[in-house]
Amino acid sequence: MPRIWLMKSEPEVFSFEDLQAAANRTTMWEGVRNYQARNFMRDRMQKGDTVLFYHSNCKEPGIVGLAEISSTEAYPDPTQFDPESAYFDPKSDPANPRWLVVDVTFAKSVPPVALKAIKAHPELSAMKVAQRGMRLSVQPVEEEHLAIIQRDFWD
DNA sequence: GCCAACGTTGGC
DNA sequence: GCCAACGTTGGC
Repeated sequence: MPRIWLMKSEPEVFSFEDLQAAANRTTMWEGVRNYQARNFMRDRMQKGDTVLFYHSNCKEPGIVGLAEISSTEAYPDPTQFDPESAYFDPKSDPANPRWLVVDVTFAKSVPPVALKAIKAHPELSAMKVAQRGMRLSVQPVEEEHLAIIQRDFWD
């Protein structure tokens, strides 16, 4: 059963437009350094899962596009071993890598759904992303919530 | 740029 | 194992 995920990215670092312009319209989702987010990628994500691509820490935060998981499973994040990378983690053991990535592929451009619209929507305000203090960068999305977004924003 | 909320670290 | 200090996230 395919799942739905919301994945945050700062557009100044990597935007949905960057994904669309990437080779094979695909990127390694590097830089996740949170155990809960990693565990979702490691334990729950499957190839073909839907991704709501979310822009954070920007002028108009919100869902800006659709993507999908395109790797069959999570695999070690190479940036954790690269001293030049901002994501370098000297405590990660190459024999037992601490951090993982999945591949994410562009699926479809959609009208943006602003965070403020999610918060204002009576049927969407329960979404994790709308909860205060919620900073998990990879989070599951309920099927009903995607259905409501499609019905009210994308049809 | 501010700062609340949260996760991690490390002394004890 | 507790918890204060610290660093980061991310909306505003």
